[in-house]
Amino acid sequence: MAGDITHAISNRVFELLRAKIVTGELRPNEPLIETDLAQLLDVSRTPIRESLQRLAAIGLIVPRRRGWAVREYTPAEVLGKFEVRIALEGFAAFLAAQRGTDDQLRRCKRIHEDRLTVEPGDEDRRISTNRDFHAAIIDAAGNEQLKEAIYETGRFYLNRPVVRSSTREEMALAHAEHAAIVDALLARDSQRAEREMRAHIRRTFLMFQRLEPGVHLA
Amino acid sequence: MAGDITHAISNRVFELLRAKIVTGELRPNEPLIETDLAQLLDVSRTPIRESLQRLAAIGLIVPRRRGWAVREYTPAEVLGKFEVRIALEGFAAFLAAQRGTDDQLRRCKRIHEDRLTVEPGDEDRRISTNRDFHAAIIDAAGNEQLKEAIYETGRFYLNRPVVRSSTREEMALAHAEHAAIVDALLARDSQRAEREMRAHIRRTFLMFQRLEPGVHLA
DNA sequence: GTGAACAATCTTGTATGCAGAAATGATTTG
DNA sequence: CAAATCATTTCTGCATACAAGATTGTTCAC
Repeated sequence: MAGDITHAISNRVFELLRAKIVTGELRPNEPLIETDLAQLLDVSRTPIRESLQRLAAIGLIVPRRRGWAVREYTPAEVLGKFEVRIALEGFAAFLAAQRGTDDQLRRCKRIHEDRLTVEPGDEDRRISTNRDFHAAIIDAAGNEQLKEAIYETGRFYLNRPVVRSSTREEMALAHAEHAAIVDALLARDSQRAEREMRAHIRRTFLMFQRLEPGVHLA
Repeated sequence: MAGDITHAISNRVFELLRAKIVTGELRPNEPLIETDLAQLLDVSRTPIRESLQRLAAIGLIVPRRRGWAVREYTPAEVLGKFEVRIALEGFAAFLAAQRGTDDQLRRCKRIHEDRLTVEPGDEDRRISTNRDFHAAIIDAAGNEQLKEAIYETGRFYLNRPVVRSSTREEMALAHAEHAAIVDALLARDSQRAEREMRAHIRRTFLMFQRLEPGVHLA
């Protein structure tokens, strides 16, 4: 969905509705009444309906017998989404180790080292450098479709859980895992890079999800 | 996008347009004129516009400065899409070996063995048993989100290339690869199952794609 | 008081109207 | 004859209209 040039109102509506869903302002199973939404956002039903189509396409709403409702995700389904991300981003690490340029991999390392200097309290930089690190690896994978697919999984969960501030221990753990990934990348060990990336994502997920018993990540 | 209950016309329009794109009837870069499409399918612009949103969401059309155009995929981009599928379906094999039930894995084996009896000329059964085999593994992975994601990649390319009839040698090769996957699954060797599945998909892709030099699958 | 039949009200699905931006093409000027 | 300017046409983006089906509420029979 890159390069949206037109659809000014429609895009704004889409993002607003998406935000209201992932933040929980529109609750799961809540029926979405077009006229209400139109009034709420002060537009006509047309851009509302177009946005609903897009929200359905990314799985945030589901069709009801009549109209749409916010999709309820069970913990198992959230886990499922995360496993998709594990598959995709792990493979990105695999590809990056295999065919990323030396420059690209050195850039991953540089971002990682830069991140080591972030103060524990500086949440903004902690988050942004983490995003940059993952983005650098995905870039190094050199597959735009894969990048889009990963980005798409992000649209689902990114804003969903509260972004908790992280402890010093948690940061040290993340640093160690990032270091392991960087090491594997520079060694061009694609399998190890994939393994480390999977473990890293799995752990960060487990950090802030309380799973039902019996549901486990691979 | 399961369980579409309403949107009767809209859904029909979506499928018709999708078919016209993947079959090439609507050519890449061809501008999509809403009024023309509406006239062609004998509906108003409204369901056309809603379908265009959905087509954009699955990557078949892209926004232009004005309106939409059929997205042109370069060979490298098609390759990119396939790599996404490799990542997802490989991971499905991984999960299947790890947590599929014995019943589910035996079913994979049974479908595989059943497929061995297919006559070389029987294209319908060759295709359907292959689909069943892959579906059985994806089912055994026990992740509905992953299944949906794999299915989604299919919406893009399935109808695209001509489904070539396959030689006796090609079938023997596919059988051998399927056997290797089944073997790894029953041995509960998840890493090997993933590796074999990746190799299998990679090879089937290479079979009917002529790649530009310099572009290689991982 | 409970349940069925029916009426009134919502809400959607589709069609159409309208203003403005973009593309097209004609006309003028150097 | 080429390029630029301006008028015309086309097409989109958003708003609104309308009918059919779904939902809700009410009345009436038992």
